Amino acid sequence: METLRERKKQRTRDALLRTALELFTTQGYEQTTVDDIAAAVDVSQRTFFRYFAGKEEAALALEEMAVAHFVAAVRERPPHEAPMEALRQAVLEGWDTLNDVIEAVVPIELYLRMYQVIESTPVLFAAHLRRSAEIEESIARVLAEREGLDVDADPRPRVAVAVFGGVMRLTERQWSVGEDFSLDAMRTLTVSYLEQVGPALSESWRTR
Amino acid sequence: METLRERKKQRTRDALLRTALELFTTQGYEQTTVDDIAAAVDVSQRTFFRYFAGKEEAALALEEMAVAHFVAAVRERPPHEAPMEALRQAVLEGWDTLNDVIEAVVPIELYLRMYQVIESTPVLFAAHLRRSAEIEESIARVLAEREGLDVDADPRPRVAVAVFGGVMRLTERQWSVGEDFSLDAMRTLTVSYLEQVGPALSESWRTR
DNA sequence: AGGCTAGTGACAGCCTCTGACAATTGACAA
DNA sequence: TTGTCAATTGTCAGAGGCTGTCACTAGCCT
Repeated sequence: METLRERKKQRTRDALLRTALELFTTQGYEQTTVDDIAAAVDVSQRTFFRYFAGKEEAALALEEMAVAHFVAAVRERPPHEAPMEALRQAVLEGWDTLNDVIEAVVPIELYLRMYQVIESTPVLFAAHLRRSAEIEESIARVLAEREGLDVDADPRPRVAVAVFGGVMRLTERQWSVGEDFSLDAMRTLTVSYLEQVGPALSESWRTR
Repeated sequence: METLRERKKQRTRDALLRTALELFTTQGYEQTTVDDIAAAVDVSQRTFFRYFAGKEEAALALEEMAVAHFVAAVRERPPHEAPMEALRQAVLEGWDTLNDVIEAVVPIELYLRMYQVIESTPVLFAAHLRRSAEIEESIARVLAEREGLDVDADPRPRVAVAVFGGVMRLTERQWSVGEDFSLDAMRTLTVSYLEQVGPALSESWRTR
């Protein structure tokens, strides 16, 4: 943020992002054109594409921050924790501290609303899932490293992350269709779904 | 397939689909325009969009058939099987019988090659994942019904499917980056990843 | 045989995204 | 302060996906 040039650039990007999110969450993603965004910020359409690879990238920018936050949390888990426990703790801690991370850029409320938009907009939801798949691969590597394993030789890191990721995506989805759109509700849901993994995998459900 | 009109329609659709898949698997998805496909079949671009909602739909048409095949297999599992076992058996049986289902439309080889294209083309992969998420929801309902549960009251059906689905997507991905692109390899991978779920969830991996 | 309708082609147009070039503006040294 | 260089932006042009409209043709039905 040294020079004037850099500050101006940052301001343009911020305006673009904030305006985009505002429009997405009010009139919907599909209903908002890039021209709308550019016009609202009073820059050319071309400029928008110089800051964001596409409409999609702007829509997922906050999610990207959250993801980075979680991955960092996983990396910082103490090595003695069992793999699944490390993932669990990282996510729970992530929810607790996400507020500050997001508020540094936009109101947390905008993030939560955007989350809904993502879950309910097919093309965004698809992109979100693809991104999740990428993240899972990198987390599997982190896990493997923690345990001193080779991801390509031992399937357990990837399997563990696949299972965990599956449950996390379920959690996100159920949160988005629920009524309580708070980070706290997200946290609570996370805990309850994770503790259902054991029971769900048990032989028969009838003998609960 | 009664009238001439219906037969002609079917032929146009077949030609469109087959040509599209052929082009996608040879020059790549992004490199193939709808105009290319339409031109190769000698119909107008507009006609392509009358048969497929978009380029994407054509690319995922076979996958859609396979999915329907699997879902049907799950529904036909004997009620006494434990949930996870029913899913496992359905998928394995699915792989065994998929050949005939696909061959009825296009050479199985085209399906396998298209699968690779999907996994390696971001936008297609994303769409594929989104579709998988939809399927998971419907399978969770099947499972709940089998067990006489309410999907919204008992989390276990959705959790079980989320876990299973996570592992299946991992399986697909690893298959697509491997060397053996046969249905048999897919089957083998499925078995080996599924049996890693237990070990991956265990407390510590070091005391294997 | 003639009316009816599904299917198609031909346009026109919107929107996302990219390349190219020129104009503007900030950075920095003389 | 001024001139030069480089970064940023606007403008234009155009490709490609996708949709609406309308007229026309070919199969269908009585």
